Amino acid sequence: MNDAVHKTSAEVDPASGGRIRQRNAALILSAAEKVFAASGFNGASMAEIAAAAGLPKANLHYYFGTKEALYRAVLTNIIELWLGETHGITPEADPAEALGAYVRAKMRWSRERPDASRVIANELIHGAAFLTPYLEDDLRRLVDEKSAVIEQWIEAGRIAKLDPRHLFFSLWAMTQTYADFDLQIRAVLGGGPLSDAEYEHATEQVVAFVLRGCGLTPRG
Amino acid sequence: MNDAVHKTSAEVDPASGGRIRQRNAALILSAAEKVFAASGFNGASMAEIAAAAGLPKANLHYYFGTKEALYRAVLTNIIELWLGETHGITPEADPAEALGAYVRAKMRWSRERPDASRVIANELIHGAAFLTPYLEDDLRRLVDEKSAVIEQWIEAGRIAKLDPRHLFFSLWAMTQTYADFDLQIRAVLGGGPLSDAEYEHATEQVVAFVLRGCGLTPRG
DNA sequence: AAAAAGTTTGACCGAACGGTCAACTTGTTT
DNA sequence: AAACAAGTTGACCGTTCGGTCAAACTTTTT
Repeated sequence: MNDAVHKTSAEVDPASGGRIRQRNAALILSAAEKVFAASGFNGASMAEIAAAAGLPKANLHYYFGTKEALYRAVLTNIIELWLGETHGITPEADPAEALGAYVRAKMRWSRERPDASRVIANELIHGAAFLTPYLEDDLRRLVDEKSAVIEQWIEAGRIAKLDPRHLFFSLWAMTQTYADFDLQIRAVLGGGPLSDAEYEHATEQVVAFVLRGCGLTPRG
Repeated sequence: MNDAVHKTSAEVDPASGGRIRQRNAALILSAAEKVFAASGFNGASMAEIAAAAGLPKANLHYYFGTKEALYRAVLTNIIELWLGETHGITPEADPAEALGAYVRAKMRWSRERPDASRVIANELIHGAAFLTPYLEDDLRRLVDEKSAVIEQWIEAGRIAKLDPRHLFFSLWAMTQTYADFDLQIRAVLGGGPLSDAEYEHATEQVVAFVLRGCGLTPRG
């Protein structure tokens, strides 16, 4: 009952509060992202997350209330990153440069935050109950905007004639596959985690493929 | 104890047995694929699968023993389809025709068996504990073979210079995204399930993008 | 330094789950 | 039609899980 005061403040703004609260909330969020990515929402247990965070289970409930609230907090943290990185796609920009930078940024994201990508992927495969508002509002608006830019490029003959929306689907798929289906890639390439050089090679392959697919050349 | 006779026969060869066994096993497998795709291994409950199959829960255990065994049976059923469709990629074939056919086949698979694709995707995102042998043996061997073919094409100047393995990663990602991340695509395109015409359009977009990306033209 | 607010923790609870079982019915064989 | 195998089913069991709580402890405020 009297605990409601704490819980409410945590739910409204998880980043607020004193040093201790902020530090522990971050600790829990980080552990939760890892465990949710590895096991999915249902497969992950609060006890497992607590162990990963090095805290007793009751502590997680103190900060986040319920498992679902913790999951939403993890997703909210990720979504901002997920929608970003399209700022280079403008009517004035050079198509090859802008698309190349976008692909590289996406590949970097898959490299540096694979767990974040996996959480999103998992959520999309299953109902995406919580993600739907973001998909239908923010993401759709973003794609509408950037598609208009690409259509201008097409009309100006600066890029091959294609459906911009399906181009985005392909770009997301090609880049995020290096995070989501990492295991498949490792198995085919024959072994452990990709080295920096291997990942750089992968990035350049995707960039080159995309630019050619858009009727562009890396140089010029 | 005496039930072990039934279970053993079911585990060794789920497709064997009398009419009733075959019919019910197929019913359960179909329901299980749907539920596993929608909820993942951990999220799916035997009771839910039983309800979807229209059978009492104990019945599933009679045919498949454990939840894990049922899951393995579902995966085994899918893997054969998943590895197929590369037969058109041969040294003598026309690259544009062969790759176009492969992409179209993959797109068709995403359209007709989205649940199967989602089960695989889910398994890959999480540890793929059960899939790993197939990845490291069958899939790797298949990719090695087909990569050699594509390298021949490259040396003969019939296709752009690229790393065949990463080409396959991109092809799988681009096509399976229409099954796995269907929700994202629907949200961006603004609404319900894709019509046949819309899906055909998507297929042609992907085919054109891939062929251009490989330095090929749809005609000639 | 006392009071208040914030934080920690082990023990506990009800619900849901995978799995078992024995009694029963249906199908098959001879 | 008798005997046996195959299939069905509701009730039940132990475990695990998300969540609660009260009591203790620590930090901040005054």
